[in-house]
This record gives sequence, structure tokens and C-alpha cells, in this order.
Amino acid sequence: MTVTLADVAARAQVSPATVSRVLNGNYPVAAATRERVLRAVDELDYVLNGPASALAAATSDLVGILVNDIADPFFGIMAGAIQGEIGGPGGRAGGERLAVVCNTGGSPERELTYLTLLQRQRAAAVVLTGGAVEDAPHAAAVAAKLRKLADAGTRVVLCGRPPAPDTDAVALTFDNRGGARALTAHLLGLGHRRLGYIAGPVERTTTRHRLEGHRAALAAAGVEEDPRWTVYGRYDRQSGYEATLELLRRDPSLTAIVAANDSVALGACAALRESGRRIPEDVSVAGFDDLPFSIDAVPSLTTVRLPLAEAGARAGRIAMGREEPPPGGIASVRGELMVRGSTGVPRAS
Amino acid sequence: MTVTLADVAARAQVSPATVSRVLNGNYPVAAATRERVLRAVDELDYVLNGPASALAAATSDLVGILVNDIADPFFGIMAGAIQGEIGGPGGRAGGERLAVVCNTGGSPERELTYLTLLQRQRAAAVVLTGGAVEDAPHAAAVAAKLRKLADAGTRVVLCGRPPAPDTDAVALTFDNRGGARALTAHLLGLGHRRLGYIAGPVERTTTRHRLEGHRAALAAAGVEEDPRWTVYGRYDRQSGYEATLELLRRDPSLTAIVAANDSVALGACAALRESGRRIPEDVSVAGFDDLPFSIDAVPSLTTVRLPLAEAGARAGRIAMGREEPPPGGIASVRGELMVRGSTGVPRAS
DNA sequence: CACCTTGTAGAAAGCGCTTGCTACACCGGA
DNA sequence: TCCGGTGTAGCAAGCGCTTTCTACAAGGTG
Repeated sequence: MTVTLADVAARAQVSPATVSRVLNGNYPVAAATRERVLRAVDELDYVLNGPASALAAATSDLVGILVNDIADPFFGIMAGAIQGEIGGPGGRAGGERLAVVCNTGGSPERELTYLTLLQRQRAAAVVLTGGAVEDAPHAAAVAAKLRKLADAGTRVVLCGRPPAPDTDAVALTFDNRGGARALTAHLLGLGHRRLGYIAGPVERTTTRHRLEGHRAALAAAGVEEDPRWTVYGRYDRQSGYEATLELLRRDPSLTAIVAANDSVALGACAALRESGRRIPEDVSVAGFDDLPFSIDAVPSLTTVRLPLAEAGARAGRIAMGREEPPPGGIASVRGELMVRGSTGVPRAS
Repeated sequence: MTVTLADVAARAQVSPATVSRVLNGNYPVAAATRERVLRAVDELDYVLNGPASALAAATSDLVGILVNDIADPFFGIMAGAIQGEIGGPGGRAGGERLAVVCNTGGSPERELTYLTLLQRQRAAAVVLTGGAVEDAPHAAAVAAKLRKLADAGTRVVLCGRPPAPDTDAVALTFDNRGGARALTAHLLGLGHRRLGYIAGPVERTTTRHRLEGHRAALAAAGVEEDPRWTVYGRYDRQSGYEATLELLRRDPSLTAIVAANDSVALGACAALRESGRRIPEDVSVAGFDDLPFSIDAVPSLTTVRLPLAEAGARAGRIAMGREEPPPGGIASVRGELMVRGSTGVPRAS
């Protein structure tokens, strides 16, 4: 059998209650007694029974982190930063929490199921990252879940995700619109007038916001947009590759391609190169996020840097109650335009 | 208050035991009764109390996945694949498990702490990914933990990690040595004789194995190695950048650089380019892993493809008991040499 | 010296669920 | 009619911990 609290108590010649108190450090215990207990714990190699403890205390030390795609560094970086603050190991004494990353794969059902699972585990906090799915019933279901979680005492934080109305979830949103607008404005400033846009999945808020920013910039500059210039895809490299070929087929005279994110931009570069076009002499390319590899693209990628790690860390701290939530529970995190080699003045047409 | 089993039982006019049995589906319950219970569950919006359930049943539905760096796609891809098989949501009915990814940051202490945390939660299975740290005391501590976990009924699987002796953990190892050897042999075949090697952190098994493979290839070709040609670093881009500068300083006549992994190789490319060298005309570069972005490097990266997703999926299935472990509990997974544009014949010196 | 603090430790009542065992119908066969 | 299945459901005993309440000793105070 495994060692229990009672075994430790017997060995240390104290009551189980005392052992529990020593372990939790939330009650005065005489130094000598504590010593004895700790020695017994050590000798017996005792490990607390998490479920039992959670049941009795009606709280758990689990913190859930939901991500759309764990293989995507965008989420990996945020998750890492969040987890770093949650502490898990390495955190401040006693407050050892198990930060768990759940991969929804962008599927609404999985998202809900994971939330239920976390609710079932009575998680201490939940952090949802990345764009939400814009499906009314699903959004409502998620909001209801979040409300229920909050009611049960779980702290809910959204990181890089739009606020959830009717929920007291704290939201740290990325200013996707603003970033996209600045990016496209940069391109327009260089003289581009025929810009292709490779969007992400239609139903994602991130997709919509970035596209809106792009269009706002066009509108502000008085550039009329051709509907053929927008293609929807996924947030991965291959999607960028395919979408670019499609874009070129529709209008070979495009002088710039704005991608939904850096991975997509990389795919776009590959497609352009294969079609014999030079970057940026023939076509400029821009991404979004500024993931680590973007600077190593050739030419290096013009993009919008999102402070993924910083935002994640902050979300983590808020989830742990170690930092005040922003006023109103909502904060917008701005991106920074990184102008690099992949964008330049358009070729004289 | 939250809804409990008893509330559901009252509502459905049955005993708590019956409700439990309906929910777990491990005992015959009359269809009509089941119906009634399920309706009550639905109406009350009941969510099982995980800790209580785990305590009573002495098992939990948690599965832990330990990774060295969650922001690194190498781990992200594996973790995603493992999680996909673990099921979490989307898995087969009833078997809903919470697959949790824990980020050790490559720190031995964190690794141990996470293992303890998982042991505390009475995890159903644990998958450790990536290279282990080669520190005798630490290795022993981990082995002891793994043994204890196994004793407690937790299935332990190592994925992309060398077998742990004296442990009945199933191991799916990557053939780093063989892959590295093939890679360097390729370079030697092209005519290179002066090859720089950028290794990972010294204490990692992965680092050692890849380096050994590299040296084995050199030895087999009768090429004498200069100690100055090896530099140790981290597994990230910046490390590759810095190490390359160091390598060039030590010996500007190198005609090829073999990197510990693709990220490092990317950093190496950047450094070479900045120093005015062309790839592969002046210097060939090779990576390892074949992460998604490697094919988009310019020129695209010669590397060794590791079947990350496949291995992860297999590890996940084994962890779930849905696939037989390999004979002897150990399987070696081979990499595949991907020859691409970043390697070529050396310049005529 | 009685009395109240203060500091420590134990007794015991759960926390919400699972499950072995028991109980009760109801059925067909003897 | 009696009896041994067979199919369902309930009882109740925990699972291993936390925490309230109580107990007691020691020390200070009037």
C-alpha cells in the first residue's frame, strides 16, 4: 500500500491533523514537532494524495491553460510564459501548482470539453489563449461555462483573446486591428496599391480583427479593394503557400501580400519564390506576430511584434492573484511594427 | 452550493449509487432508469467532482506530458501528437482524460517536482519527452521516481528519450546517433573536410548522441577532428548565431557547419550571411529535426527528419494501453536524411 | 491563588464519490 | 408451490485528507 498521512503521523508520534498542518504550513506548530514530522515524511517517502486533499479542502492546485495549437510557437511561447508565472515548480514556496496545457486544436467542442474537465477538477484558475470562435451558440456556451467556473471560485483570464461579455473574466486582448492597420499603412506608404491578403480561418476573431485593420488602412488611404484580393485559409505555412498561388492566379499584378501570421507569410514567400518572383523587389510580404524564426527568413520578415511572453506572464500572474487585473478587467496589448527586409517599394509597373 | 451526486439522485428518485453507475457505465442499469438519471444530470447541470471521484476510485484521469521547452515546436509537435491520442476530448466515449503538458524548462529540479506533482495527483500515465539530463544523482532520482510511479500503477513512457535502466518504463528513442552520422557522412561525401559542430547543452543525452554520431562519421572517413571545431550552446537560434561567430573566429576556413538542431542552424545561417558568406557556396549548413520552418529557410535546410508526430502518437497510445509496447520495452525510431539546398560541394580552397 | 491568555495538539466530522455486498423482484423449471 | 437463477437497485463503508472545535499546559496578571 502507499503511505498515508496516518502512517506519517504514527511514525512521528503525532496526530494526522498535525501532519496535515505541518505540510500546509497554515497553522502554528512547534518547531520540534515540525522537525519530527518532516523527518517522518522523508523517511517514509510520503507523497500527499492530491485528490483527497483537493476533496477535503474543496480546492485544487490545478491551473488550466487552453491553447488552439500547441505545435504553433505562437501558443507555445504564451503557454510557456503563463506556466512560468503559475509557478508549478520553481514558484514561491508552498504554492506549488500544476499548470496544465490543454490543446483544443481550435475545435469549439474540445474547448468546451476541456473547460468541463477543468471544472470537474475544480481548477484554481483557467487561462484561455488565442482567438475565439465566432459562432453565437458556441460563444454563449463558453460564456456560460466561464461564468460557472467563476462562480465556483476559479479565476478566469483571457490572454490574446477578446473579452467575453457577461463574464467577469479578465481579458488581455491583443490589438490585432491596430497592428494590422499599421502594417498595411506601412505598405501603402511605400507606394503599394494592389495588396493581396491571406486571412486565417473565417470564424476566428483574430482573423476578423486583422482583416478589419487591413481594410481600415486601405480605406483611410482611399484605396479601393478588389474582393479577389482576399483569400481565407488556415494559420499554417501550407495554407500560405496555397493561398499565394491562388492570389497570383487571380491577379498576377499584386505587388504586396499581407499574411495572417508569420507562418503563413513563410509559405507565401516560398510560393512567390517558386513562381520566380523576388522579395521584395517584385512582391513585398508581411506577416504578423514576429515569431522567433521570422527574423531568419530571407529576406527577414516585416511583421507586427506581439509581446507574447509578456502578455502570457501577466496573464499568469493575474490568474494567480499576484497582480491586479487591469481596470474594468480589460486591457488591450499593442503590437509593434517591425519593418524588415521583406517589404520595399513596389516595382515600377 | 454546487450540485452533488446526491442531488441528482434525489431528482431522479434513485440512490446515489445508481447515479454513479450510470455516469461510469460500468454496471448494468435499466434503460428507463438511466434515462431518468441522465435527464436529471442535464437539468441540474451536474458536473462530477473530479477529486472526490479520484479519491474514491483510487485512480485519476490525468495524464502528464513533460517537455523541456514548450515554446520549441520540437516539443510542441510531440506534445500535440501525444495529447491527440490521449484523447482528452475527442477520444472514445467515457474515457475522457485530461492530458496535461508540463514545461520543465530543461531543469532537473522542475522535472522532479513535476513528477512528484503528478504522483500526487495519482496520474494515470506520464510521458517524458526529449533528451534527459546526464547527471548521475539526478538520473537516479528520476529513475527512483519513475519506479515509484510505476508501482503506483502509473504507466510511464519515454518519447524521444533514452531508456531509463532499472525502470520498466517503455522507451521510444530517437536514433540521434545514426541520424547525425548519416548527416555528417553526407557532408563528407560532398567533399567537406573542415566541419564545425555546434552542439547543444553539454549535459543533455541528445547532445552527446548527436555529437557521437558526427564524430563516428568523421572517424569512419578518416578525418581528423580539430577540437576547436566544436562549440557547445543551447538549442535555440541565438545560440547558433553566437556559436557560429565563435567558430569562424577560431577557424575561418571551415566549409561546413553542422548544428545541433534546426533552430541553431537558422542562427548559424544568419551569422554566416552577416559575415558575408554564401550558403552553400562558401559554407554548407545542416540542421537536425526537420521542423516545419526548415524547408522555408533560404536555402532550404539539409537536416534529419525525426518523425515527431508519429512517435508522439505512438507514445500516447502506449500510455493509454491501446498499443502494445515494443518488445523489450525499447524501440529505436530512425530519422531520415533530408538533403536540401543548404549543403553543397565545398568551395575549391 | 484563581483566572484568563496564548500556544499547541488531538478528536472527529465530514468532503463527494465508488463499490462490495445485500435485497428484492420476477422468471422459468421442477 | 418452491427454488435457484438473473437482472436491478440500495446500503453503507470507506477513500485520505482538512478543519472546526475542544483540550490542555504553560505563563502572565490582579
